[in-house]
Amino acid sequence: MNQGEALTADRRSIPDEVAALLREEILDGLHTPSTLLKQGHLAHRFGTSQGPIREAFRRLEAENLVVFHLNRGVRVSSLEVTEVEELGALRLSLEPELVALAATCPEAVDVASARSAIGQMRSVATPAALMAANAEFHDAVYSAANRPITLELVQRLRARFERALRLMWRMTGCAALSNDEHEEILCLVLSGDAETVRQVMARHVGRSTLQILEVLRQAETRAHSSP
Amino acid sequence: MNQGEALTADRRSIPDEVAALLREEILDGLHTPSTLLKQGHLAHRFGTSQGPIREAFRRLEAENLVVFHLNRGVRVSSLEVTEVEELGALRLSLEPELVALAATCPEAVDVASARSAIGQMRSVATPAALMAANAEFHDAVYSAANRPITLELVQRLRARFERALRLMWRMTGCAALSNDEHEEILCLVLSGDAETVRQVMARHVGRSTLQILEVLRQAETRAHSSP
DNA sequence: TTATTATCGATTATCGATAATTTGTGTGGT
DNA sequence: ACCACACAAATTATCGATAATCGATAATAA
Repeated sequence: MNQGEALTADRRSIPDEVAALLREEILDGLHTPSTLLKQGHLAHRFGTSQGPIREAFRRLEAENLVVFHLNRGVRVSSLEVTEVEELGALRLSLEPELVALAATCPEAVDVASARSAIGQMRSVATPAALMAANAEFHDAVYSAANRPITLELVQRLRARFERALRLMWRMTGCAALSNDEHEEILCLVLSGDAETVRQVMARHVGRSTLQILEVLRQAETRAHSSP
Repeated sequence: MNQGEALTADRRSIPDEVAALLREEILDGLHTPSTLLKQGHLAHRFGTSQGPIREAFRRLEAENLVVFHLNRGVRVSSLEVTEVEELGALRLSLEPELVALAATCPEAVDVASARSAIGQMRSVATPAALMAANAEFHDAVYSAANRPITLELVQRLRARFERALRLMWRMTGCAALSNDEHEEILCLVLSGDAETVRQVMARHVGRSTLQILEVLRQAETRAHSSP
Protein backbone atom coordinates (compact mmCIF):
# COMPACT_ATOMS: atom_id res chain seq x y z
CA MET A 1 0.00 0.00 0.00
CA ASN A 2 3.00 2.29 -0.42
CA GLN A 3 4.16 3.04 3.11
CA GLY A 4 4.22 6.73 3.88
CA GLU A 5 4.81 8.19 0.47
CA ALA A 6 8.45 7.33 -0.07
CA LEU A 7 8.40 4.98 -3.00
CA THR A 8 7.50 7.06 -5.99
CA ALA A 9 7.72 10.66 -4.82
CA ASP A 10 11.13 11.57 -3.41
CA ARG A 11 11.15 12.93 0.11
CA ARG A 12 11.13 16.61 0.78
CA SER A 13 14.39 18.46 1.05
CA ILE A 14 14.98 21.79 2.77
CA PRO A 15 14.63 23.76 -0.48
CA ASP A 16 11.33 22.00 -1.08
CA GLU A 17 10.01 23.07 2.30
CA VAL A 18 11.18 26.63 1.86
CA ALA A 19 9.74 26.78 -1.64
CA ALA A 20 6.41 25.45 -0.42
CA LEU A 21 6.14 28.14 2.24
CA LEU A 22 7.21 30.96 -0.05
CA ARG A 23 4.86 29.68 -2.75
CA GLU A 24 1.87 29.92 -0.44
CA GLU A 25 2.90 33.39 0.65
CA ILE A 26 3.22 34.62 -2.90
CA LEU A 27 -0.03 32.99 -4.02
CA ASP A 28 -1.77 34.58 -1.07
CA GLY A 29 -0.49 37.98 -2.10
CA LEU A 30 1.67 38.36 0.99
CA HIS A 31 4.52 39.54 -1.20
CA THR A 32 3.32 41.96 -3.85
CA PRO A 33 4.79 41.82 -7.37
CA SER A 34 8.36 43.13 -7.77
CA THR A 35 9.08 42.67 -4.06
CA LEU A 36 12.76 41.86 -3.61
CA LEU A 37 13.28 38.56 -1.81
CA LYS A 38 16.62 38.72 0.01
CA GLN A 39 18.33 35.39 0.42
CA GLY A 40 20.22 36.49 3.52
CA HIS A 41 17.04 37.54 5.24
CA LEU A 42 15.22 34.35 4.30
CA ALA A 43 18.20 32.21 5.28
CA HIS A 44 18.02 33.71 8.75
CA ARG A 45 14.25 33.34 8.88
CA PHE A 46 14.32 29.63 7.96
CA GLY A 47 17.46 28.85 9.92
CA THR A 48 19.47 27.65 6.94
CA SER A 49 22.32 28.98 4.87
CA GLN A 50 21.78 30.82 1.61
CA GLY A 51 22.32 27.81 -0.64
CA PRO A 52 18.99 26.10 0.02
CA ILE A 53 17.22 29.45 -0.32
CA ARG A 54 18.64 29.84 -3.80
CA GLU A 55 17.51 26.34 -4.67
CA ALA A 56 14.03 27.20 -3.45
CA PHE A 57 14.11 30.30 -5.63
CA ARG A 58 14.90 28.13 -8.63
CA ARG A 59 11.79 26.06 -8.02
CA LEU A 60 9.66 29.18 -7.75
CA GLU A 61 11.30 30.53 -10.89
CA ALA A 62 10.27 27.37 -12.74
CA GLU A 63 6.70 28.12 -11.69
CA ASN A 64 7.00 31.73 -12.88
CA LEU A 65 6.42 33.06 -9.40
CA VAL A 66 9.75 34.86 -9.16
CA VAL A 67 12.31 36.23 -11.59
CA PHE A 68 16.08 36.11 -11.18
CA HIS A 69 18.17 39.17 -11.95
CA LEU A 70 21.85 38.36 -12.12
CA ASN A 71 23.67 39.87 -9.12
CA ARG A 72 20.55 41.84 -8.35
CA GLY A 73 18.42 39.33 -6.52
CA VAL A 74 15.10 37.72 -7.23
CA ARG A 75 11.83 39.58 -7.35
CA VAL A 76 8.25 38.42 -7.12
CA SER A 77 6.97 38.31 -10.66
CA SER A 78 4.18 40.55 -11.83
CA LEU A 79 0.67 39.36 -12.59
CA GLU A 80 -0.55 41.01 -15.78
CA VAL A 81 -4.02 40.79 -17.22
CA THR A 82 -2.59 39.94 -20.63
CA GLU A 83 -0.75 37.03 -19.05
CA VAL A 84 -3.95 35.58 -17.65
CA GLU A 85 -5.65 36.09 -21.00
CA GLU A 86 -2.95 34.13 -22.75
CA LEU A 87 -2.89 31.41 -20.14
CA GLY A 88 -6.63 31.04 -20.65
CA ALA A 89 -6.17 30.77 -24.39
CA LEU A 90 -3.53 28.10 -23.90
CA ARG A 91 -5.71 26.09 -21.58
CA LEU A 92 -8.46 26.37 -24.13
CA SER A 93 -6.29 24.83 -26.83
CA LEU A 94 -5.08 22.00 -24.60
CA GLU A 95 -7.69 20.93 -22.05
CA PRO A 96 -10.69 20.23 -24.29
CA GLU A 97 -8.49 18.04 -26.44
CA LEU A 98 -7.18 16.27 -23.36
CA VAL A 99 -10.64 15.52 -22.01
CA ALA A 100 -11.80 14.34 -25.41
CA LEU A 101 -8.92 11.89 -25.46
CA ALA A 102 -9.83 10.78 -21.96
CA ALA A 103 -13.34 10.01 -23.19
CA THR A 104 -11.69 7.64 -25.64
CA CYS A 105 -10.71 5.28 -22.84
CA PRO A 106 -13.02 6.03 -19.91
CA GLU A 107 -11.90 2.92 -18.02
CA ALA A 108 -8.59 4.67 -17.32
CA VAL A 109 -10.28 7.48 -15.39
CA ASP A 110 -9.67 7.46 -11.65
CA VAL A 111 -13.36 7.73 -10.84
CA ALA A 112 -12.93 7.42 -7.09
CA SER A 113 -10.48 10.28 -7.02
CA ALA A 114 -12.64 12.40 -9.29
CA ARG A 115 -15.80 11.89 -7.20
CA SER A 116 -13.91 12.51 -3.96
CA ALA A 117 -12.58 15.74 -5.41
CA ILE A 118 -16.05 16.89 -6.41
CA GLY A 119 -17.22 16.21 -2.87
CA GLN A 120 -14.31 18.04 -1.31
CA MET A 121 -14.99 21.11 -3.38
CA ARG A 122 -18.40 21.42 -1.76
CA SER A 123 -17.26 21.01 1.82
CA VAL A 124 -13.95 22.80 1.76
CA ALA A 125 -13.31 26.26 3.18
CA THR A 126 -9.87 27.61 2.29
CA PRO A 127 -9.01 28.68 -1.25
CA ALA A 128 -5.86 26.54 -1.22
CA ALA A 129 -7.85 23.40 -0.43
CA LEU A 130 -10.54 24.28 -2.94
CA MET A 131 -8.05 24.66 -5.73
CA ALA A 132 -6.21 21.52 -4.71
CA ALA A 133 -9.50 19.61 -5.02
CA ASN A 134 -10.18 21.23 -8.37
CA ALA A 135 -6.74 20.15 -9.54
CA GLU A 136 -7.35 16.64 -8.28
CA PHE A 137 -10.56 16.36 -10.26
CA HIS A 138 -9.11 17.56 -13.50
CA ASP A 139 -6.00 15.41 -13.15
CA ALA A 140 -8.06 12.33 -12.36
CA VAL A 141 -9.85 12.80 -15.67
CA TYR A 142 -6.94 14.02 -17.75
CA SER A 143 -4.59 11.25 -16.74
CA ALA A 144 -6.81 8.85 -18.67
CA ALA A 145 -5.74 10.60 -21.87
CA ASN A 146 -2.30 9.03 -21.47
CA ARG A 147 -0.49 12.24 -22.39
CA PRO A 148 1.97 12.72 -19.52
CA ILE A 149 3.79 15.69 -21.00
CA THR A 150 0.60 17.50 -21.88
CA LEU A 151 -0.77 16.74 -18.45
CA GLU A 152 2.25 18.23 -16.74
CA LEU A 153 2.04 21.23 -19.00
CA VAL A 154 -1.60 21.77 -18.13
CA GLN A 155 -0.77 21.40 -14.45
CA ARG A 156 1.82 24.13 -14.78
CA LEU A 157 -0.59 26.41 -16.58
CA ARG A 158 -3.17 25.77 -13.89
CA ALA A 159 -0.65 26.51 -11.15
CA ARG A 160 0.19 29.77 -12.85
CA PHE A 161 -3.51 30.53 -13.05
CA GLU A 162 -3.94 29.90 -9.37
CA ARG A 163 -2.38 33.19 -8.42
CA ALA A 164 -5.10 35.07 -10.27
CA LEU A 165 -7.72 32.74 -8.86
CA ARG A 166 -6.63 33.47 -5.31
CA LEU A 167 -6.58 37.17 -6.01
CA MET A 168 -10.15 36.85 -7.19
CA TRP A 169 -11.02 34.98 -4.01
CA ARG A 170 -9.57 37.74 -1.88
CA MET A 171 -11.53 40.36 -3.77
CA THR A 172 -14.88 38.66 -4.26
CA GLY A 173 -14.99 35.69 -1.88
CA CYS A 174 -15.53 33.16 -4.65
CA ALA A 175 -13.20 31.50 -7.10
CA ALA A 176 -14.75 30.89 -10.54
CA LEU A 177 -14.26 27.14 -10.55
CA SER A 178 -17.80 26.07 -11.55
CA ASN A 179 -17.91 22.85 -9.60
CA ASP A 180 -21.41 22.20 -10.92
CA GLU A 181 -20.03 21.34 -14.33
CA HIS A 182 -17.62 18.76 -12.99
CA GLU A 183 -20.31 16.17 -12.47
CA GLU A 184 -21.46 16.66 -16.04
CA ILE A 185 -17.94 16.42 -17.40
CA LEU A 186 -17.25 13.23 -15.51
CA CYS A 187 -20.46 11.63 -16.78
CA LEU A 188 -19.73 12.58 -20.37
CA VAL A 189 -16.21 11.21 -20.20
CA LEU A 190 -17.40 7.96 -18.67
CA SER A 191 -20.06 7.65 -21.36
CA GLY A 192 -17.34 8.08 -23.99
CA ASP A 193 -18.90 11.08 -25.69
CA ALA A 194 -15.68 12.77 -26.77
CA GLU A 195 -17.11 15.54 -28.91
CA THR A 196 -19.67 16.73 -26.42
CA VAL A 197 -17.27 16.72 -23.51
CA ARG A 198 -14.76 18.65 -25.58
CA GLN A 199 -17.28 21.40 -26.03
CA VAL A 200 -18.39 21.37 -22.43
CA MET A 201 -14.82 21.57 -21.27
CA ALA A 202 -14.17 24.47 -23.62
CA ARG A 203 -17.09 26.29 -22.01
CA HIS A 204 -15.87 25.29 -18.58
CA VAL A 205 -12.39 26.77 -18.86
CA GLY A 206 -13.55 29.61 -21.10
CA ARG A 207 -16.11 30.80 -18.62
CA SER A 208 -13.77 30.47 -15.67
CA THR A 209 -11.17 32.53 -17.51
CA LEU A 210 -13.66 35.23 -18.41
CA GLN A 211 -14.85 35.53 -14.82
CA ILE A 212 -11.31 35.97 -13.56
CA LEU A 213 -10.48 38.46 -16.25
CA GLU A 214 -13.51 40.54 -15.41
CA VAL A 215 -12.44 40.81 -11.78
CA LEU A 216 -8.82 41.47 -12.74
CA ARG A 217 -9.69 44.25 -15.15
CA GLN A 218 -11.91 45.79 -12.52
CA ALA A 219 -9.03 45.69 -10.06
CA GLU A 220 -6.66 47.19 -12.59
CA THR A 221 -8.81 50.17 -13.45
CA ARG A 222 -9.47 50.72 -9.76
CA ALA A 223 -5.76 50.74 -9.10
CA HIS A 224 -5.22 53.23 -11.92
CA SER A 225 -7.92 55.64 -10.80
CA SER A 226 -6.87 55.83 -7.13
CA PRO A 227 -3.15 55.17 -6.62
CA MET B 1 20.75 50.88 -29.72
CA ASN B 2 21.08 48.62 -26.71
CA GLN B 3 24.80 48.63 -25.91
CA GLY B 4 26.34 45.19 -25.87
CA GLU B 5 23.40 43.10 -24.88
CA ALA B 6 23.05 44.04 -21.25
CA LEU B 7 19.67 45.71 -21.09
CA THR B 8 17.22 42.92 -21.77
CA ALA B 9 19.26 39.74 -21.61
CA ASP B 10 21.35 39.45 -18.46
CA ARG B 11 25.02 38.60 -18.88
CA ARG B 12 26.22 35.05 -18.66
CA SER B 13 27.15 33.64 -15.30
CA ILE B 14 29.33 30.61 -14.62
CA PRO B 15 26.34 28.26 -14.32
CA ASP B 16 25.14 29.54 -17.68
CA GLU B 17 28.44 28.68 -19.32
CA VAL B 18 28.58 25.26 -17.75
CA ALA B 19 24.97 24.57 -18.68
CA ALA B 20 25.62 25.63 -22.27
CA LEU B 21 28.53 23.22 -22.61
CA LEU B 22 26.73 20.33 -20.98
CA ARG B 23 23.65 21.04 -23.07
CA GLU B 24 25.61 20.69 -26.28
CA GLU B 25 27.22 17.50 -25.05
CA ILE B 26 23.89 15.95 -24.15
CA LEU B 27 22.23 17.07 -27.39
CA ASP B 28 25.13 15.60 -29.32
CA GLY B 29 24.67 12.28 -27.58
CA LEU B 30 28.02 12.48 -25.82
CA HIS B 31 26.33 11.42 -22.59
CA THR B 32 23.86 8.63 -23.18
CA PRO B 33 20.56 8.55 -21.27
CA SER B 34 20.74 7.64 -17.57
CA THR B 35 24.42 8.55 -17.39
CA LEU B 36 25.21 9.83 -13.90
CA LEU B 37 26.65 13.35 -13.95
CA LYS B 38 28.86 13.79 -10.89
CA GLN B 39 29.06 17.32 -9.59
CA GLY B 40 32.47 16.77 -8.02
CA HIS B 41 33.93 15.54 -11.29
CA LEU B 42 32.39 18.37 -13.28
CA ALA B 43 33.46 20.94 -10.70
CA HIS B 44 37.04 19.81 -11.18
CA ARG B 45 36.66 19.74 -14.94
CA PHE B 46 35.34 23.31 -15.15
CA GLY B 47 37.55 24.64 -12.40
CA THR B 48 34.70 25.77 -10.15
CA SER B 49 33.17 24.59 -6.92
CA GLN B 50 30.12 22.36 -6.83
CA GLY B 51 27.60 25.14 -6.30
CA PRO B 52 27.63 26.51 -9.86
CA ILE B 53 27.48 22.95 -11.20
CA ARG B 54 24.29 22.35 -9.29
CA GLU B 55 22.87 25.59 -10.66
CA ALA B 56 23.76 24.46 -14.15
CA PHE B 57 21.99 21.18 -13.47
CA ARG B 58 18.86 23.11 -12.53
CA ARG B 59 18.85 24.86 -15.88
CA LEU B 60 19.22 21.57 -17.70
CA GLU B 61 16.50 20.08 -15.54
CA ALA B 62 14.18 22.89 -16.62
CA GLU B 63 14.89 21.86 -20.21
CA ASN B 64 14.17 18.21 -19.41
CA LEU B 65 17.69 17.18 -20.30
CA VAL B 66 18.54 15.81 -16.86
CA VAL B 67 16.61 14.49 -13.88
CA PHE B 68 17.44 15.08 -10.21
CA HIS B 69 17.30 12.21 -7.75
CA LEU B 70 17.45 13.42 -4.18
CA ASN B 71 20.79 12.49 -2.61
CA ARG B 72 21.46 10.27 -5.59
CA GLY B 73 22.71 12.71 -8.17
CA VAL B 74 21.42 13.82 -11.55
CA ARG B 75 21.13 11.58 -14.55
CA VAL B 76 20.80 12.35 -18.23
CA SER B 77 17.14 11.93 -19.05
CA SER B 78 15.92 9.27 -21.42
CA LEU B 79 14.63 9.95 -24.92
CA GLU B 80 11.54 7.82 -25.52
CA VAL B 81 9.69 7.49 -28.79
CA THR B 82 6.39 8.13 -27.01
CA GLU B 83 7.83 11.38 -25.70
CA VAL B 84 8.67 12.58 -29.19
CA GLU B 85 5.20 11.54 -30.38
CA GLU B 86 3.57 13.61 -27.69
CA LEU B 87 5.83 16.58 -28.26
CA GLY B 88 4.83 16.45 -31.90
CA ALA B 89 1.17 16.36 -30.99
CA LEU B 90 1.65 19.36 -28.72
CA ARG B 91 3.44 21.35 -31.39
CA LEU B 92 0.62 20.47 -33.74
CA SER B 93 -1.96 21.97 -31.42
CA LEU B 94 0.05 25.14 -30.80
CA GLU B 95 2.11 26.15 -33.82
CA PRO B 96 -0.53 26.24 -36.56
CA GLU B 97 -2.64 28.43 -34.33
CA LEU B 98 0.34 30.67 -33.64
CA VAL B 99 1.17 31.15 -37.30
CA ALA B 100 -2.47 31.81 -38.12
CA LEU B 101 -2.46 34.56 -35.52
CA ALA B 102 0.74 35.93 -37.02
CA ALA B 103 -0.98 36.13 -40.39
CA THR B 104 -3.48 38.40 -38.69
CA CYS B 105 -0.89 41.16 -38.34
CA PRO B 106 1.82 40.43 -40.93
CA GLU B 107 3.45 43.84 -40.40
CA ALA B 108 4.74 42.59 -37.04
CA VAL B 109 6.78 39.82 -38.68
CA ASP B 110 10.53 40.31 -38.57
CA VAL B 111 10.92 39.67 -42.29
CA ALA B 112 14.63 40.41 -42.39
CA SER B 113 15.35 37.90 -39.68
CA ALA B 114 13.08 35.31 -41.30
CA ARG B 115 14.72 35.66 -44.72
CA SER B 116 18.20 35.61 -43.23
CA ALA B 117 17.31 32.42 -41.39
CA ILE B 118 16.06 30.77 -44.56
CA GLY B 119 19.32 31.68 -46.26
CA GLN B 120 21.44 30.38 -43.41
CA MET B 121 19.66 27.05 -43.49
CA ARG B 122 20.88 26.51 -47.03
CA SER B 123 24.51 27.42 -46.42
CA VAL B 124 25.06 26.06 -42.95
CA ALA B 125 26.94 22.87 -42.14
CA THR B 126 26.65 21.86 -38.50
CA PRO B 127 23.40 20.54 -37.07
CA ALA B 128 23.54 23.02 -34.18
CA ALA B 129 23.70 25.97 -36.57
CA LEU B 130 21.02 24.51 -38.80
CA MET B 131 18.61 24.15 -35.95
CA ALA B 132 19.46 27.58 -34.60
CA ALA B 133 18.54 29.03 -38.00
CA ASN B 134 15.34 27.00 -38.06
CA ALA B 135 14.47 28.34 -34.62
CA GLU B 136 15.22 31.87 -35.77
CA PHE B 137 12.86 31.56 -38.70
CA HIS B 138 9.98 30.21 -36.70
CA ASP B 139 10.44 32.74 -33.91
CA ALA B 140 10.61 35.61 -36.37
CA VAL B 141 7.19 34.59 -37.66
CA TYR B 142 5.62 33.52 -34.38
CA SER B 143 6.58 36.64 -32.49
CA ALA B 144 4.12 38.53 -34.68
CA ALA B 145 1.31 36.60 -33.00
CA ASN B 146 1.92 38.60 -29.83
CA ARG B 147 1.63 35.57 -27.60
CA PRO B 148 4.81 35.68 -25.51
CA ILE B 149 3.91 32.81 -23.20
CA THR B 150 2.88 30.54 -26.04
CA LEU B 151 6.01 31.49 -27.92
CA GLU B 152 8.23 30.56 -25.01
CA LEU B 153 6.33 27.33 -24.61
CA VAL B 154 6.82 26.45 -28.26
CA GLN B 155 10.50 27.31 -27.95
CA ARG B 156 10.80 24.89 -25.08
CA LEU B 157 9.02 22.17 -26.98
CA ARG B 158 11.29 22.77 -29.94
CA ALA B 159 14.38 22.63 -27.74
CA ARG B 160 13.19 19.34 -26.35
CA PHE B 161 12.64 18.13 -29.89
CA GLU B 162 16.14 19.09 -30.86
CA ARG B 163 17.64 16.13 -29.10
CA ALA B 164 15.71 13.75 -31.34
CA LEU B 165 16.53 15.87 -34.36
CA ARG B 166 20.25 15.67 -33.68
CA LEU B 167 20.00 11.94 -33.15
CA MET B 168 18.38 11.72 -36.55
CA TRP B 169 21.17 13.79 -38.04
CA ARG B 170 23.78 11.46 -36.59
CA MET B 171 21.99 8.45 -37.99
CA THR B 172 20.90 9.67 -41.41
CA GLY B 173 22.89 12.85 -42.12
CA CYS B 174 19.79 15.00 -42.57
CA ALA B 175 17.46 16.64 -40.14
CA ALA B 176 13.81 16.68 -41.26
CA LEU B 177 13.41 20.45 -41.18
CA SER B 178 11.87 20.98 -44.65
CA ASN B 179 13.39 24.35 -45.36
CA ASP B 180 11.58 24.43 -48.70
CA GLU B 181 8.29 25.07 -46.97
CA HIS B 182 9.61 28.04 -45.04
CA GLU B 183 9.49 30.32 -48.03
CA GLU B 184 5.89 29.34 -48.64
CA ILE B 185 4.94 29.86 -45.00
CA LEU B 186 6.51 33.29 -44.91
CA CYS B 187 4.68 34.35 -48.08
CA LEU B 188 1.35 33.13 -46.80
CA VAL B 189 1.77 34.91 -43.48
CA LEU B 190 2.74 38.16 -45.19
CA SER B 191 -0.25 37.86 -47.49
CA GLY B 192 -2.48 37.48 -44.43
CA ASP B 193 -3.97 34.13 -45.43
CA ALA B 194 -4.46 32.76 -41.92
CA GLU B 195 -6.41 29.62 -42.77
CA THR B 196 -4.11 28.39 -45.50
CA VAL B 197 -0.96 29.00 -43.51
CA ARG B 198 -2.48 27.19 -40.56
CA GLN B 199 -2.90 24.10 -42.71
CA VAL B 200 0.53 24.39 -44.28
CA MET B 201 2.12 24.74 -40.89
CA ALA B 202 0.22 21.71 -39.63
CA ARG B 203 1.67 19.73 -42.53
CA HIS B 204 5.09 21.24 -41.88
CA VAL B 205 5.40 20.16 -38.27
CA GLY B 206 3.39 16.99 -38.82
CA ARG B 207 5.67 15.75 -41.55
CA SER B 208 8.81 16.68 -39.67
CA THR B 209 7.55 14.76 -36.66
CA LEU B 210 6.70 11.70 -38.70
CA GLN B 211 10.13 11.64 -40.31
CA ILE B 212 11.86 11.77 -36.95
CA LEU B 213 9.59 9.11 -35.52
CA GLU B 214 10.31 6.80 -38.40
CA VAL B 215 14.05 7.03 -37.81
CA LEU B 216 13.60 6.75 -34.07
CA ARG B 217 11.47 3.63 -34.29
CA GLN B 218 13.97 2.12 -36.67
CA ALA B 219 16.74 2.79 -34.17
CA GLU B 220 14.69 1.33 -31.37
CA THR B 221 13.94 -1.97 -33.09
CA ARG B 222 17.56 -2.20 -34.19
CA ALA B 223 18.67 -1.74 -30.59
CA HIS B 224 16.24 -4.43 -29.46
CA SER B 225 17.30 -6.99 -32.04
CA SER B 226 21.07 -6.71 -31.51
CA PRO B 227 21.99 -5.57 -28.00
C1' DT C 1 20.87 -21.03 3.66
C1' DT C 2 18.24 -16.80 4.21
C1' DA C 3 17.14 -12.57 6.20
C1' DT C 4 18.48 -8.76 8.81
C1' DT C 5 21.73 -5.43 10.49
C1' DA C 6 26.21 -2.89 10.75
C1' DT C 7 29.91 -0.75 8.27
C1' DC C 8 32.48 1.38 4.39
C1' DG C 9 33.50 4.30 0.50
C1' DA C 10 31.58 7.51 -2.50
C1' DT C 11 28.58 11.32 -3.48
C1' DT C 12 25.34 14.75 -2.48
C1' DA C 13 23.43 18.53 0.44
C1' DT C 14 24.48 22.05 3.46
C1' DC C 15 27.25 25.27 5.92
C1' DG C 16 30.11 29.44 7.10
C1' DA C 17 33.15 32.60 5.12
C1' DT C 18 35.12 35.19 1.19
C1' DA C 19 35.09 37.48 -3.30
C1' DA C 20 32.58 40.02 -6.70
C1' DT C 21 28.97 43.06 -7.96
C1' DT C 22 25.45 46.45 -7.48
C1' DT C 23 23.27 50.38 -5.27
C1' DG C 24 23.25 54.46 -2.75
C1' DT C 25 25.78 58.53 -1.00
C1' DG C 26 28.66 62.14 -0.71
C1' DT C 27 32.39 65.02 -2.57
C1' DG C 28 34.80 67.92 -5.70
C1' DG C 29 34.99 70.19 -9.97
C1' DT C 30 32.72 73.09 -13.44
C1' DA D 1 22.79 73.74 -9.38
C1' DC D 2 24.67 69.75 -11.89
C1' DC D 3 27.40 65.96 -13.42
C1' DA D 4 31.25 62.69 -12.93
C1' DC D 5 33.69 60.04 -9.94
C1' DA D 6 35.11 57.65 -5.99
C1' DC D 7 33.76 55.38 -1.81
C1' DA D 8 30.90 52.70 1.46
C1' DA D 9 27.19 49.65 2.54
C1' DA D 10 24.42 45.96 1.23
C1' DT D 11 23.66 41.88 -1.29
C1' DT D 12 24.62 38.27 -4.39
C1' DA D 13 27.73 34.62 -6.28
C1' DT D 14 31.26 31.53 -5.31
C1' DC D 15 34.37 28.90 -2.64
C1' DG D 16 36.37 25.20 0.42
C1' DA D 17 35.12 22.20 3.98
C1' DT D 18 31.83 19.50 6.75
C1' DA D 19 27.74 16.78 7.57
C1' DA D 20 24.19 13.82 5.81
C1' DT D 21 22.76 10.19 2.86
C1' DC D 22 23.14 6.49 -0.38
C1' DG D 23 24.34 1.76 -2.44
C1' DA D 24 26.97 -2.07 -1.72
C1' DT D 25 29.30 -5.26 0.96
C1' DA D 26 30.47 -7.74 5.10
C1' DA D 27 28.97 -9.48 9.36
C1' DT D 28 25.62 -11.42 12.30
C1' DA D 29 21.56 -13.93 13.64
C1' DA D 30 17.65 -17.04 12.68
